Amino acid sequence: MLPCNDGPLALNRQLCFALYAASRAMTRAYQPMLQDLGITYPQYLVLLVLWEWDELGEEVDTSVGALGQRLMLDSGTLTPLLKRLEQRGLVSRKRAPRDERVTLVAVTEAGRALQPRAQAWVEGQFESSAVSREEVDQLRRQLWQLLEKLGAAG
Amino acid sequence: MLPCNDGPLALNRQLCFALYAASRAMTRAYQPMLQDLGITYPQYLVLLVLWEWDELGEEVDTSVGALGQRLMLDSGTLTPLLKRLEQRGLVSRKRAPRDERVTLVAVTEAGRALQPRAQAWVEGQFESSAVSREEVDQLRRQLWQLLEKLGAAG
DNA sequence: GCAATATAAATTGTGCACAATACAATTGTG
DNA sequence: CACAATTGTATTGTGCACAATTTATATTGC
Repeated sequence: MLPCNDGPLALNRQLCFALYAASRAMTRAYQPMLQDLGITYPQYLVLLVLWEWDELGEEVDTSVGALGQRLMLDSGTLTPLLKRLEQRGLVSRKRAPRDERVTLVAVTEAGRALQPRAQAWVEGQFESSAVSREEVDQLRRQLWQLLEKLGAAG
Repeated sequence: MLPCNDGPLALNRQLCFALYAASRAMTRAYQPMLQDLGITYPQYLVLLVLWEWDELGEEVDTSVGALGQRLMLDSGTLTPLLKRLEQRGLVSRKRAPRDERVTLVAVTEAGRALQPRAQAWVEGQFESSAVSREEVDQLRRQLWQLLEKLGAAG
């Protein structure tokens, strides 16, 4: 047998490490699609939100702050990320006329055009994946429960 | 009701986002302890491995490569991290005499001294946490299953 | 009206992640 | 023994994360 630490600090029994490793492995799994679209993983998450907002018309708060709440990220992360997306022409940024402190964000036509490609890839993954839809749903629900207990969920 | 995208790209139904958010929330939950110890979260994970190796005597491969395999991290992440731990006196780095390409890593006495403090905090969290030990164990097992299916687990 | 306060982004600085590359030490082959 | 291929770290460059600070604008109290 392997001589293995089995105290409370054993790496293999840390939930925190399982989360950390699984999150990075999942990001790696998205690399083929992301490379094809020419974006990074956090940029993809931002686009997921902007694509949702894009379908909801005018009555949505599309500020950097609202984006940060949705993704649990702060402006120090989002501002430079959004500037890079803007430089690539995928996103537009403009000050809100009613409150000049607020920056409003939206997808451009070019950004909108990436959505079907992302959707096709994600659906293809489900078809070919070794993980069942039920497993995915259950795991996701458990993670949201954990997020609520950590006081991080919206 | 909220008008909400419920296509396959809805943010709330992405396992990848749940993982990403939960991983960052977990890291945040560790901040009080980490600040007390004066280290970062990835540095803590490195120390978990080195503490395990420290108890196993001489017959363990303590190279940067072995550390990277254990944590699924590469040398571009570990080398600067280990140099910072070395500067703080928590870790020692030396070339292997038998193969000068290999860097061997170990905790110092100061690094060893942090373990009981970390252990006390982790055990305290289990006592006071809203999450049951069974939930934690089940979630961790599911995450390792996912890691294996993503081809990332050792 | 106007100072005091509060708010929203942006900026700055540190430390990961990871791809790509460089480089030195080792190994395999003839 | 040459010497090409391989291996193990280190280096470089880009892009997050997040704490702390700054700046600009709004709001509130008096």
